[in-house]
Amino acid sequence: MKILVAMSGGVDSSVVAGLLKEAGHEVIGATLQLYDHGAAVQKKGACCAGQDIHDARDVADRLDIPHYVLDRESRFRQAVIEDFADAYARGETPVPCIRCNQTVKFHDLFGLAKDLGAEALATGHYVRRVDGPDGPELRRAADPARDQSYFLFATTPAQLAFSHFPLGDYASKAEVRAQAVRLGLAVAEKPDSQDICFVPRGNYHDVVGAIRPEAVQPGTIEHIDGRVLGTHQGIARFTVGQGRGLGQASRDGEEPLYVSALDAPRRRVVVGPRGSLTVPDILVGEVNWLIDAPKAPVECQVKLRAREMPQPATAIWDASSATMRVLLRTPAIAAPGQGCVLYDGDRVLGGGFIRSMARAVDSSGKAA
RNA sequence: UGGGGCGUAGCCAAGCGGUAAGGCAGCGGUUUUUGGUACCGCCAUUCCCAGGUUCGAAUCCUGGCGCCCCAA
Repeated sequence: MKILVAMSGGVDSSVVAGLLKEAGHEVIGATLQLYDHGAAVQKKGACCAGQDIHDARDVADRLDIPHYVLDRESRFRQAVIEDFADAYARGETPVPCIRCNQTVKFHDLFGLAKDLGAEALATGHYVRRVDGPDGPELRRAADPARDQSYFLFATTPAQLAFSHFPLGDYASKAEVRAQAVRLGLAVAEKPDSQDICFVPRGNYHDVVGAIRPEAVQPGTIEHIDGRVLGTHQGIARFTVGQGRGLGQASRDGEEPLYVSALDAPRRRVVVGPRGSLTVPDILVGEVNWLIDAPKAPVECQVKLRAREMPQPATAIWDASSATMRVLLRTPAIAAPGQGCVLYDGDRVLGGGFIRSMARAVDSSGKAA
């Protein structure tokens, strides 16, 4: 089979290319150049720029497969980086990795795969595709610690049907690294990628500020009862549920305070006690279904953030507004902008992005 | 300028003659392809200042300085 492999220059996708080549497939490698190939070269654990592109090319040479590098800096900047800044400016907390998968990695590489006449696209993501009675299913990885299904909920059914995820069945990253060693790949010991790939040294505020200055302008920190408790250096530094970074406003007497809401127009950070933050239901937009769009409420488990156990919930899809309401069995903290992914056991049913709900901001009587 | 109380880290604060608790903030790290949460670590050679007593002083004494309260 002729397969296009998305090669980031890291261990995982390199192993994927190696395994498929070894299995006798006609493998073609492709690497996206996504951002600042000058400044980012030095950053450890990045991907898709500078050294990583060279690493990908070295692996391709080692495996003796064709390798393409696509310049997608402009598109990545528009679809991922600017979206990232825009979200913060709206008072949301974006998930750039989902946007990148959604808009650049899958979308653009699919186009290339089709152009090259490939029959499939393979990536190094830790998820499984299982072909069930109703077609391809997206499932959690065998290794729960590395499962990346949360970041792939926006994969369309058509994309899923065209995709292969050879690493989804591996029990651990160690086994993948062992394969890299066995295949003689120089990237076997390369550190895992982490943090936001396009942000140098973790200062994402600077990236946001360069695009949306208002998101890093000072504002007030107010208690949900209306008291002004302090000031902050930009709403982009905060996420609903956050407790750090509030300085002296981090507690009210003995009671710790957390961010309850971000009021972008007024640049207010609204805080309240932990118990006041949880909500019984959430509104979710930009929904992608990996099952037939349900006409009746769906009993499922949901993840409101990447690193948490799925929680029991009921999802109610409203086709007319293209949104769904998710009723949580146990109230939880939901940060607007984050993904809400629906599971049935290991299977991903679909998901969307958490929308802001009328809540603490309005109870103060000031934002109405 | 009568009486009373208090000055310990950015903030709150223990300590009461034996060699500076704790909490918060802050900083660093772990976890992790986002943010946040959680967890771990670091954070006063010095106690408002100057003398004195003592083997030994944040602790006792004297004098300053600075706050607060009561009296009105």
